[in-house]
Amino acid sequence: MRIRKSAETRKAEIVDATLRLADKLGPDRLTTETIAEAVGLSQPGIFRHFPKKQDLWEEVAARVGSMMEAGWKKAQGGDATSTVRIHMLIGAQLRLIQSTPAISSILFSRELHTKNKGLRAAFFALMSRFHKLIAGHVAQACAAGELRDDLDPDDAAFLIIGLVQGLAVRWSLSGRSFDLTEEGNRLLDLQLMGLASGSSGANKERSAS
Amino acid sequence: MRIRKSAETRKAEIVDATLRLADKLGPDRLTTETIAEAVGLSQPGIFRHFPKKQDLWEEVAARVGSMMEAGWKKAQGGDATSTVRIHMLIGAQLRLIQSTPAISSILFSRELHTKNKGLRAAFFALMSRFHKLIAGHVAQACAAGELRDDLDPDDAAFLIIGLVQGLAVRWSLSGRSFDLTEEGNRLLDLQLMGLASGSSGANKERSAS
DNA sequence: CTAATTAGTTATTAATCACTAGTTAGGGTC
DNA sequence: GACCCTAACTAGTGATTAATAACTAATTAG
Repeated sequence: MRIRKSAETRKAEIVDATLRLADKLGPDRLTTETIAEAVGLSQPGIFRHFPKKQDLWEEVAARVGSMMEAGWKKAQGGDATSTVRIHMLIGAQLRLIQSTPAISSILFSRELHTKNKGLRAAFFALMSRFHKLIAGHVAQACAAGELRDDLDPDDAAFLIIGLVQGLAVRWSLSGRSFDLTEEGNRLLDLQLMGLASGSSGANKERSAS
Repeated sequence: MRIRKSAETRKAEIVDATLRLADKLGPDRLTTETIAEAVGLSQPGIFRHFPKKQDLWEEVAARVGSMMEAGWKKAQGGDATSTVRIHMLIGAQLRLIQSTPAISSILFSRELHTKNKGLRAAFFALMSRFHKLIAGHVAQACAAGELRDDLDPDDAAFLIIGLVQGLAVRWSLSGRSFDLTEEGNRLLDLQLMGLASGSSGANKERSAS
């Protein structure tokens, strides 16, 4: 009846459940009761593993961070051109958002960020790391002649990341009415074409839908 | 002692205060008590004007809508090229976000949207209208030869709006540590350059910072 | 086998919040 | 100046919710 597990696995279960549920009601509306129910625990049981609810959010942030970094790492394996690498990185990011939409909710939740200042800082650091990654590949792509060489890698990376965030916002607001990665690939093609050396970029023409 | 105002002006005051405060704690954490305090009213006084708190949020959404549309209208007056119009529209949007950051908070708040489905729909409609506006100007710019003519106006507009949203996210996450409109202008220049007809767009060169 | 450890329980609490009931008073109209 | 409408107040309620206290039982160590 009383199912007992190691603190480690239970903690993981709680974080998982949180990440699964945070999207439905909004992360800040997610109660310890709801989480406990999902995990199969009494409400105070949560507090054995996370003395303050805030501790839970910190763990969630850490989990999100490692999920992202795992995706980035995998997207960078093997050999490929820099622009293909960028494609893979953005693809990984979009797949992650699609499979775990709570990430966007948490990333955007002012409620959470104001209560837990560390959370905002953690996510900012995470996004900065992603930005550096993209910017690095942009710089390489410039050097390799895949992208225009008068490009500011930081700014170009901001545009590319903006594409993801704009997409995430629209996806959420639309009620998830389209396929994120599909839409993302199309827009990224367009974006990279624009960032490619002007004249040669124009030959890869697309028909207007 | 007891200050008495017309319901109309009081309603406006309450909406104003809400819009001013929603950003600090997160819109969903903003209590009627806090709003009342800011307006100089007792807490139940709010409910004379907005029987349900949800009514207040609907009014706030309407206000945000009219603020945006007012900005868009003003940005479209006079005669200017289509790309300049886009610049003005984005500029207006960024200034609005900078002067009323609660707008982003409300726009992104999953907490609010799940409780009040109409709010999400309203904001989606608003953003769709903005998108149509931008896409229209993109189409004109294509026809006028200011932008590449094989461009899909919808997709191009998505990239341009993504720039704004990415910027808003980064601005929020960074703790508002940079100037939104300044950064926005620079990135928009880069974005439009990329969308301009490839070869001729390259002559407007920028030095890498 | 016993003792210590620790994951889990039930019961409760203090705080917070949206919202209601009943009353008071300000300001225009006659 | 009496009258009325309604914006405001004081007082309170029920529902939620994070967190605590006190106890219980499963697992592990010696």
